[in-house]
Amino acid sequence: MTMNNGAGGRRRPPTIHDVAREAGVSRGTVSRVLNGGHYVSPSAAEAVNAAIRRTGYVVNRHARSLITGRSDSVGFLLTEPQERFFEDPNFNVLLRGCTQALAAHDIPLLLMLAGTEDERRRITRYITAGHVDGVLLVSSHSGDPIATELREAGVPLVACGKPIGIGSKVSYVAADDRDGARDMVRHLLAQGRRRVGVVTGPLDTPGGVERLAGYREVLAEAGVDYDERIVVSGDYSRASGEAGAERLLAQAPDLDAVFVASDLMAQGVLTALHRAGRRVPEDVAVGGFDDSPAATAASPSLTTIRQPWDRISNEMVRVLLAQIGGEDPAAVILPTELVKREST
Amino acid sequence: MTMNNGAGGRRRPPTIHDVAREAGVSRGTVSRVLNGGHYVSPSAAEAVNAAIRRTGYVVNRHARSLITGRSDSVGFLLTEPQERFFEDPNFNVLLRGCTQALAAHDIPLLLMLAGTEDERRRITRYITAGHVDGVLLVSSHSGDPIATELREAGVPLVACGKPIGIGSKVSYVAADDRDGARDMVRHLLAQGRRRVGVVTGPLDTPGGVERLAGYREVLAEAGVDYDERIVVSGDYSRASGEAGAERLLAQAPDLDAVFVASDLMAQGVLTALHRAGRRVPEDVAVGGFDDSPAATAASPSLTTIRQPWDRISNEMVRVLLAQIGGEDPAAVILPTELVKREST
DNA sequence: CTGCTGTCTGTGAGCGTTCACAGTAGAGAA
DNA sequence: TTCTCTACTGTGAACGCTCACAGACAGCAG
Repeated sequence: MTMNNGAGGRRRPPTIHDVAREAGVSRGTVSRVLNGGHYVSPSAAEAVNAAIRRTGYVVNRHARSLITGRSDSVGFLLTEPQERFFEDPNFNVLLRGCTQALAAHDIPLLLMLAGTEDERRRITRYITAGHVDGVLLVSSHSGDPIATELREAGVPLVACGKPIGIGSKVSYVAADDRDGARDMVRHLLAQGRRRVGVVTGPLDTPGGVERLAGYREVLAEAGVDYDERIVVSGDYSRASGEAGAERLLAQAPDLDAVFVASDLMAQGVLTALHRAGRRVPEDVAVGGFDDSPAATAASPSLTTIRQPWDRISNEMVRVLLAQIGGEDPAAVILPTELVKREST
Repeated sequence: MTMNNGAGGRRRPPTIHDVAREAGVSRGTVSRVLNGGHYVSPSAAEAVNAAIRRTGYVVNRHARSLITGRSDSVGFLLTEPQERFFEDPNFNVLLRGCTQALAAHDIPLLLMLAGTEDERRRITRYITAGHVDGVLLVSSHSGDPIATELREAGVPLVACGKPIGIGSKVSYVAADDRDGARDMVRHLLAQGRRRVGVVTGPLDTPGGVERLAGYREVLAEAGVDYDERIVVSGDYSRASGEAGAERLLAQAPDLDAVFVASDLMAQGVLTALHRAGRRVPEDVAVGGFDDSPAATAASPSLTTIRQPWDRISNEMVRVLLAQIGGEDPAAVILPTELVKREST
């Protein structure tokens, strides 16, 4: 492969015109080869491909976008407050999965952080101006104004986790939180635990609501009365798990298990239990949620619910591209899996 | 602010032409206002700005890029093997910092992952075709072919951490690894420790080499002979820290301190020490590096060296933009800080 | 009056691509 | 033959913007 620009300075890159001349055909034919190769004779296609190889031609996406009106890029929009982004390993897995799934379609991912009101406004403008074809939205908190704005502007949008409080017609991909919670609580009961507390996520997030719902369903199934003294809420942070466990222990010293709505919070719970002199799992069993690196890092390692992050990111990209292609919004719910470790 | 396209479908956005008509001036004048406002009368500028507000105009970057030859976007390129990306919290902080620093200049960040050879080739093409104006490179391993390729293609490039084995003329921003290591080892000696082992990073990374060098310098200063039985290498992963500590204990049971080249590895070291029945810090003091979330998450919490990630990301962006603007490559080295916690 | 600055403004051209259209050639049917 | 159909190819015209240029007008000097 001989690039026509030697090492060193940045020469002007070859255009479709150069390729056409090199291949002895017209711009149109080259363009057709570039876009699927329909209505092109095999010999012409061959010549064009050879010319592309020889010249090192790469399509100028700006020129293409200018006329097609599409940017062939998508945004990955994060509206969480900053700390969560750092703390939560799930974001990383998701981000990486989406980047790779998009790369397979040759679509670059633009990372966008909208933490402040100001950033939110700028980014909304940027997106609605058509600089991306669609948006992968990571923001589970309800009432997020940006989701509504984008939806109303007709921007293809896929959320991670079921958005609360937004009209239906917005696509989302989520793990089956409720079912995962059910599995975990059933598992705890099957171990002979009878006094199972819970540390939920924020109740304005689907993960907060659904996992609590699963917990209540299984207890009801088992004929255990719902006792709100052993239900506390956290914000998915480690510190909030620690605080939550302390409240639980104070309100119900006879606790013999805790279902925690995230691994990070579960780490905090372990710390608090340790400080209170309770052994895990002998005295108190602890079940987490996410199967993040925190789960194996914890000691004892955490029994948890695995969220299928790789599938989630793949599905998000698939649904988004379908929507960009004109299909209707869709909701995808993926199964979770119980992972047994030392803490139960 | 009245957008001329109501909620619902995606109407065609206003062009510079619409703004010109609305303001009663020519395209040229609008363009001048958009690009700094030189040679524009105050009244014309006022009219244009009002028209922009009224129409909700946002510049079409594709059209602009087509003619300027610049994309007004930069790539954030990750060439680490995938696991590190997950495990290492530093990447997140860096990614976030760079995204924000760029956003302040209204420049979007394109996230690029080049884990496999295939991805590497595709991304190199994409970049050298001019689809980004510059690249923020995160890949500390030496001999990374992509850095050399990009440099030779004349693409503005700033690495995070000093690249080893590449000709000089590549910009980088790094924490002062050697000095940080010196601080930590001095701190350990000041605590009365006499037998200080070390778990280094990979010795083909600057962090691996420099931190070890700092360790050796301080020991030499203190008149302690270098003993290679208490020097082991890890790969920055938690597991490698655990394995490293086990080797250290086997080779030198009289160890009373360990300097570990990353917090994550230090977590592993803590695990191994705990299993071996050594108390931290009573029997063995442990010093980490990074001041990542892992440092506070560990128990006991880790004394560590803080890397100024916020400043690093800011500097990377600043140096990159300067280079895009035509300035010469530059190297920036930033000071670290010793953070004392429970482990020493 | 002419000529020279300097500031400000409008206009045509063109960036590299796709799209619509017109046109060619060859195969098969009438 | 002639007409139609299909497969293929080339050509202008956009897309929305910036840039270079030319022109207008004012102020001031000669």
